[in-house]
Amino acid sequence: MNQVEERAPVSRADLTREKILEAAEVVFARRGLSGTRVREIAEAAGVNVATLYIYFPSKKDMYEAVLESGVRPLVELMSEFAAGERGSRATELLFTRVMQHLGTRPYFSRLVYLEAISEGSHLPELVDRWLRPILEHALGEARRGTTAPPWEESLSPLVVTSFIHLTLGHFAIAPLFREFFGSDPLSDEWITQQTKFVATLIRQMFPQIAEAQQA
Amino acid sequence: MNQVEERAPVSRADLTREKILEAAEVVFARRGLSGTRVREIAEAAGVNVATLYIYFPSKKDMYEAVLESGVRPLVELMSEFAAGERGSRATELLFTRVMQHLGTRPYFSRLVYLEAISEGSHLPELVDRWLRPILEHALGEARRGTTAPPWEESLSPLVVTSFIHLTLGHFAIAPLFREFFGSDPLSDEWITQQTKFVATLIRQMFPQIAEAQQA
Amino acid sequence: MNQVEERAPVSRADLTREKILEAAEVVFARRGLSGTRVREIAEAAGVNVATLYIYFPSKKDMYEAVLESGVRPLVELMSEFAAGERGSRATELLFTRVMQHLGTRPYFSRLVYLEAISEGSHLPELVDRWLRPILEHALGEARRGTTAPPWEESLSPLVVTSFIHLTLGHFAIAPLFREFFGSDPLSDEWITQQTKFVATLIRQMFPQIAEAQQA
Amino acid sequence: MNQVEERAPVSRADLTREKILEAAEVVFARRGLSGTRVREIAEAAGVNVATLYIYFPSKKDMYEAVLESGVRPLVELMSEFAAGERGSRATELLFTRVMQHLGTRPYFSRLVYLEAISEGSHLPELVDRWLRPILEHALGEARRGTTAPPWEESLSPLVVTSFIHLTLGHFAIAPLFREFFGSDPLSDEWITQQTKFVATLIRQMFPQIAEAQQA
DNA sequence: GATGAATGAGCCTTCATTCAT
DNA sequence: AATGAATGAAGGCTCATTCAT
Repeated sequence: MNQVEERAPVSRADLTREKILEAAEVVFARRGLSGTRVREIAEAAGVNVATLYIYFPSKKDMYEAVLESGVRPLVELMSEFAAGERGSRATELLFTRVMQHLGTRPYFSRLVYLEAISEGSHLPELVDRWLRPILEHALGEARRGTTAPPWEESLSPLVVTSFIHLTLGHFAIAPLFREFFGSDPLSDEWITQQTKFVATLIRQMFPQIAEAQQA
Repeated sequence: MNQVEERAPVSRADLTREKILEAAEVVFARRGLSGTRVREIAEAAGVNVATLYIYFPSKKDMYEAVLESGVRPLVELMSEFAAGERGSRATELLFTRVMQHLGTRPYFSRLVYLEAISEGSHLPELVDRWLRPILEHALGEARRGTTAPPWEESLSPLVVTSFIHLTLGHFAIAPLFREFFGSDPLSDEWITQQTKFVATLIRQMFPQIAEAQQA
Repeated sequence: MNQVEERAPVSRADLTREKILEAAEVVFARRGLSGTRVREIAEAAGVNVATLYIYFPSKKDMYEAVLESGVRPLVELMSEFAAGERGSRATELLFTRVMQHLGTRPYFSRLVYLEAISEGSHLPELVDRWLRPILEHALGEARRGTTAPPWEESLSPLVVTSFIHLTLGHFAIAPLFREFFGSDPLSDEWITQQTKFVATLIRQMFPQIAEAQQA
Repeated sequence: MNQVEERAPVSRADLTREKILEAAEVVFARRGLSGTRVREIAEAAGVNVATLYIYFPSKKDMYEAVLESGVRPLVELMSEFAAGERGSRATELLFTRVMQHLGTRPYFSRLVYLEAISEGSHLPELVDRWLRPILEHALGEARRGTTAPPWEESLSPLVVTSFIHLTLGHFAIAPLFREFFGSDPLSDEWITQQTKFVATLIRQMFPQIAEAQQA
């Protein structure tokens, strides 16, 4: 139980720090590290620029704190599932939960994509601490579920990349889709549909089990 | 034959301009418009900073010229197909050619993604001049190939977004995949495989025709 | 009594702003708007260049603030006299006060002359807000003092221009006179003498009154 | 006779050089040395910027050539009179000729004033080579014309400065007068009137002679 | 003789960061 | 805890100047 942590006395300083982190996430997600002006963050957070430096030693540290605050819940989510039961059901649920979480923090996905596009220095950490574990877990499940691999081994990258596209990618380039369709990719309906689509794909990766379920 | 055009007198100025455009594409694709320093472009192009301003009035104009030089060949590609024959074959070929082109200009995909992520002001133009035409062309084809739509109408966005992910997305976040797999998403093999995957999806969108081909 | 106004809280920012304005006046008066380097102003004011931009949005705004701070007291001086008594005495006093003021702000005269020579965009405002009112006031007085105009109407421009030369011009090209005579045109003695000369001219413009005084 | 000089074969280079000098005079007269951009001169002269550097080693040299070309004819004018007859007539004629010349080269007056206002490094030369000789000549004449000085010795600076104001000043701040009166101080009528005014003042400096003339 | 093309230095302005209050 | 005020370094852009053609 982490109730104690959550109930911890929320000081004024903690609130300010949180306010800054949230504002920074939004701004960094649009302009990246080098493109972001600290003044924008301060304005978005409603504090003086100097205040930022009370809580973070530099813009870069602020950026890293934002990344950390985005990765941590996902890593924790992963941990829960690592210890739990297995199978397509569990994998499906994992991805559903990931999608839900990403939906509440859409700017995090953009940060990851920005790191990818700019070949940022934090990309390796993001991949190793979060993306690789979560996807290898799922792939491992899929392989365990059948004697033969559920797809030709050579297709593996295709599967992995597709999942990344459909989850992270959906939130990262949401503005493009919004421009294209005129409707909001971050709406509950769209996220639900997108989640179902991912679930469908997962079920197709577990043929036997899926069949068993249908029976 | 456009030999005459290609044989057009290539002045020293034209060469420099081209050199700058190519360097600018690479740098902008990493840092975006606001994150890019003109000095980086100059260094990448091997010219003095002042020289940039002989050819482009401002950094922004340089950026727009880069976008334009990336969109134009794709629009032209689209035009060719708009007038040609139809069917899954043609659509497949169109996407194959698009993939090939994107593969030779991988930085353009990143520029588009950066515009999307940063909700850049050029996103609408990119969508309207290029993305929408090409995808609506394909969708139109798919709808023509069968009395009933090949998928529930409500899925349409899912199909469109998936194609964008699998084509543009592949090149845009190639660094992430390179980090993940340790191999190069821009290699011929990988691009070929990715292209085949897209082709498979297209064929699945044209059930009757696909069946007829199998017969 | 305007002690209250003068006792207004003088913040550190106000002091810095004033320091910058004074330095800017001196530098602008030597090089004009386009010839002045902001670094010169910063050095003259003893502050960092960036500090200038905390108080003024741009070099041009700084320049306009300098002009304004130079014109305002002269306009106020004019206002006092506009409401007061008339006659050669009053006019003489007005010019005496103007000379005194110009003597304490010799750089302002140069600014006006620079605007004139460079046909600057602020020249019309300077003429309309200050020069024209003050000179038309004096001319009006002179015309009122006698039934016949004190000089042929056609000479009016000659009178006006002469007064400008003898007042503004004296301070504007003081460096030339200093070079010529080796003594300082801004010294009290010289200013006094110059003022007396102007007064003499004014008295000659009010013949009757002048005669009456002699009587 | 300097006919030979004037008839010297006018090469294309000479024409270009002259074209540049004239353009430079106009531009320098508005912005001064530091405020002037060589590109402006090139454009005004209708030549390429590089061409300027064929004729002048640097912007500063160009500036000095302009000053020289403005001073030389005035020095020559002075030389003629130094050897000629004396008296108020001659002095009057000298000033008339100077006024005429300044009227044909109004930009030169502005250059001198700019040098004065900016305390430029060429001011001493301008004063010593031209202004001082011409004015001391006139003063010397005036003193010779009478046993007692025509004015109290202490007024001398006042007389000198007044003449400078009325001659150079008239052309230098012509834009201000144009703004004030809406008519052109460089028109023949105005220059004529201004010249007459100077002549009147000169006559008042030579009381005996003037009286003799009236007789 | 003239110019298109290029550049190092410098300019105006803004940035990230610090410090006294 | 927070901010107003200040600054060194850097950013975009322009300048005077050079050189190959």
